Amino acid sequence: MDASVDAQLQSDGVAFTAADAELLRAIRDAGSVAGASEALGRSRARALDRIETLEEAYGPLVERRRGGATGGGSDLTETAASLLSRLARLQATLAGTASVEECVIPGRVTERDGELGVVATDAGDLRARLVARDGGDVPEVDSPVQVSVRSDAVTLHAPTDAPAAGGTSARNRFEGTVVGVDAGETIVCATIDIRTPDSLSALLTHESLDRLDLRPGSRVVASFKATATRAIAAD
Amino acid sequence: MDASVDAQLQSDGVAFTAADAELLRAIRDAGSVAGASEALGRSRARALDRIETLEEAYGPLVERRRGGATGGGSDLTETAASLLSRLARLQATLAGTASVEECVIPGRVTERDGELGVVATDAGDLRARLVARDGGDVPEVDSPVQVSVRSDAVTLHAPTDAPAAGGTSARNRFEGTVVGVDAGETIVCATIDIRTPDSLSALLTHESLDRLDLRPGSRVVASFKATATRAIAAD
DNA sequence: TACCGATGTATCCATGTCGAAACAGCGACG
DNA sequence: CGTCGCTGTTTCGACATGGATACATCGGTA
Repeated sequence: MDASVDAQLQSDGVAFTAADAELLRAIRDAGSVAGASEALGRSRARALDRIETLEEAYGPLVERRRGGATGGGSDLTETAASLLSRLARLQATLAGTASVEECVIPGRVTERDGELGVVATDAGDLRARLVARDGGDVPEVDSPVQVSVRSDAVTLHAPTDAPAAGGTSARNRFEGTVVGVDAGETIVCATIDIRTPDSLSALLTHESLDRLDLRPGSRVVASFKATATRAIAAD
Repeated sequence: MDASVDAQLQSDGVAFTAADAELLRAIRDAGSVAGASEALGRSRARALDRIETLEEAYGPLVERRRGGATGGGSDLTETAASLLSRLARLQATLAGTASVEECVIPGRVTERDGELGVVATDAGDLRARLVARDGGDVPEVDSPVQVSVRSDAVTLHAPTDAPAAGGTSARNRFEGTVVGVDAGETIVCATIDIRTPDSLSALLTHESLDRLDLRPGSRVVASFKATATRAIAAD
């Protein structure tokens, strides 16, 4: 089982989806709506309908010319190009977020200050961002929560070289023991036991791995920003 | 125009969507499929169909009992509960990611080492994670890219107190000038000009804001991990 | 001026989705 | 043993989606 995402842009209640992006790219490549719809195996009439719907919400996207030696043709506008690249960025970001390891830490809210709160966990106190669960409320003081920490938000330090607690931004600091090192091509995922049910994982480069000299059993300090966490109400 | 996400879990080609979660929650609350479908205004036959489809992919989700004084009833299994909370976490994470400010920095790849690369930008060299664009390839050396940096990944430091360049993980460091401070209830979004077309933004707490004494015109050092960035091919 | 291949526009139909409705089966309880 | 309210199953039809098709229109070019 794995996570997947459907990213889309919204304007005036009309969604610009991956399928729309595919259509626009095909038009750009084919130079015509007719060629694009044939390439995609979709009907031309529907493609034109869809373009019209999109243009009502997003402004001119396809410059359509009729007549001429070649019968006419279509090109994308600047707006369309920027929509395409914006959606591509969103997809890249979200796909990355969805596929990255996350660590779930159960705990209980002990303090709350607006969107931020302090959560008591097995590893100690944690500052986290409190967010409403879909169809629910923002967690209150004393309510049980699950804090999720994405591995790309976690930074590792040597215990001797750990930053001052109150040094920069609001960071959570946890000392722990490396339990696993999963080396990719250039990016390494290290898992660290910080005495929570789930281990914390951190993404780092091979370079950092070598400098920190990490191996199972090593002691490290893991830190992450409160604003990169999400605490939602547990059932 | 804004971004929206449709998070879902996948297993055996069957997606567990927000609508499915709504159905399961309604069953949990009503104690029966009949009550749940009425509460949601959906037909009972379809709800049962959907449950069957989901169970083929995810295992038992709803314990259905027939007969008895009350005619029977349905309860969620542990599997269903864990699916619900997993989807809720995913939604919270992705919704946060989609809505957070991102800074787009155009540049050109100058080095590539697997998933990581060095990108030359207006602000200087940047280490970023190279990812394939939807329906495209991973950027090569010399190709133009757009690097996106989410504001929750950015940490700010006082110029005098900036961390050593090679200190911990592979971090990008940029000195810049604060151009805006957008204070929320407890979380502040600071925008920093680092001589790129888009300004970089960073999320920090009020506390950090005060300690760093940030205001428009202040000099700061912004840093972020390479593994938290995404560089995709520009058109 | 005829041709060509595109854009416009309309209608028809296959398909899939989903609610409505009806009915059988079940089983604890009074 | 009958009642009750759920589960289980089927059939029907409304509705939206989207392909297939046909035909008019446009406007450079030969």
